[in-house]
Amino acid sequence: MEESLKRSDDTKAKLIDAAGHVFAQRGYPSTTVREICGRAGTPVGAVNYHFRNKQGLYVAVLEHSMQSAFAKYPLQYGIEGEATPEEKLRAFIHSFLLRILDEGVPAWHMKLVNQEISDPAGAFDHMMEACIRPTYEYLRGILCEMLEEENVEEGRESDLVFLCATSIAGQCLYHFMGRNVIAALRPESFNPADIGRIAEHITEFTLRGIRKPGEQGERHRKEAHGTASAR
Amino acid sequence: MEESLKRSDDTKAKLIDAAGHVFAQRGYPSTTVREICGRAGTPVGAVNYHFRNKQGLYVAVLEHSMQSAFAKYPLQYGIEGEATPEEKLRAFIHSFLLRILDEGVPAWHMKLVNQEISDPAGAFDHMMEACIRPTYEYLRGILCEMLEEENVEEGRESDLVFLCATSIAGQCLYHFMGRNVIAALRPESFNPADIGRIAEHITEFTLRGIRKPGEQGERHRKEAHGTASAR
DNA sequence: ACAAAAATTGAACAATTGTTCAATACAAGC
DNA sequence: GCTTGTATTGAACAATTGTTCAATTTTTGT
Repeated sequence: MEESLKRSDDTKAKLIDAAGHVFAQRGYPSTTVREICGRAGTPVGAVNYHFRNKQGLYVAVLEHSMQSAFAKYPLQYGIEGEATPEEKLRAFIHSFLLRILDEGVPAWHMKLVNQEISDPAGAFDHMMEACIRPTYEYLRGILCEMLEEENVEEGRESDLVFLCATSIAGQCLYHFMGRNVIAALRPESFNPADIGRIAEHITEFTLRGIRKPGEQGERHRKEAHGTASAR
Repeated sequence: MEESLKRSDDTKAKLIDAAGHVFAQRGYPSTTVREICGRAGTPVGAVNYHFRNKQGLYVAVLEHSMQSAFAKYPLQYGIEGEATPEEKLRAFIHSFLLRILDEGVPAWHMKLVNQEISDPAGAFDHMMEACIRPTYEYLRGILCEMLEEENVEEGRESDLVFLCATSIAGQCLYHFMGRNVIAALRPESFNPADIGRIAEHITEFTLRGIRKPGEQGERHRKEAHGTASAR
């Protein structure tokens, strides 16, 4: 019983691993179950036997990807005990980039998630609840704290908080989504080893970019540049 | 002669329009030439006759998309005569968002370009040279001016300029690439009518985020991080 | 008006797809 | 060791794909 179960799970694992590579490389529609099975060394029927069909395997792969990426880089990665909102934001951005750019964690884990974001193939809703919404809620908490908004508990954050969250997510994700463009514009930089530098830039850029509603009016129009930001 | 040419071009235009809709909706691999031809009211052989094959039609569609989008919103959209770098940046961000989010210009135009960015299907290099690199060069010019870098003419901008450019592009593009996520997190906002507000946020966020190298030291930490700038 | 040439069409084709299910291998009970 | 029940396999299948090319229509030259 233990033997058979182990064998079955082993085949499943091999399929998920092989499928992850192929799905991430070719995208869902261009991936054939034959290529997956060839790579995994299983018969073609195995996919339909273990996962009902191609779609079922895809959902299982995505589930595994999310769990795996968040197991290695949890939301609070780099935070221990108390921390200021600024420190939390710095850690959030760094771990976010690691999650999507680190080649150490099987490279396809977050590749698939991002693929599903820009071009859903059947697992979008599940991914939303299991992975994206919790991440957003965590970031929202940090931003509400920084902007001194009180409605952290309720889901009624201001437009400003939401727009800042998209600014942060956009800056990070572009280093993944636009990786082909970045590589074409600047072939020499950046390799995965530069994640720290990228995180540093985005953090500084963002910390300056965020501004509390009443803090300071428009300053970029006609007046002089010299205005140093208070606080 | 005029008649035949006109007829041929008319069929080509119908095919490009139909193909644009379908390619943008389903992606390249999932699109069938039969669906395109059905939509365009042409026989199945027409694609191979007029464009050699499916791939040829795809390239033609992308070419048409880029020309069309930049014809409606040119790089200098919103700028007349002299303008400060800040005003240029504001206009750049606004027109960039319009180009990718405006539903007025056939919605699939930039959808395809972004699809090709995150998942190339054979026209990446051409798109890079015809559309993305010029856009980047224009933005680079603005940023070099703001950051008072002198090497505007040469292609040797600093890492800071490049990272700021990716921060801007990322913030803008996420409103397109992550549109499904944004719609799921906040079903009530934002509709295309809000492009102005989004542009305003990104501009202000970015103007604060950009900082001249010597302008002001790190202010959010006790110390600067180890590697400031290698290479 | 007629013939020659070029443009256009769509039925047929070979290749590939996801899925099935009878045949096989394997384990458990006695 | 044999029988029964379950797990696994892979050849066969129907559906769909992009592409072809002989047949047909349309245009051109005289």
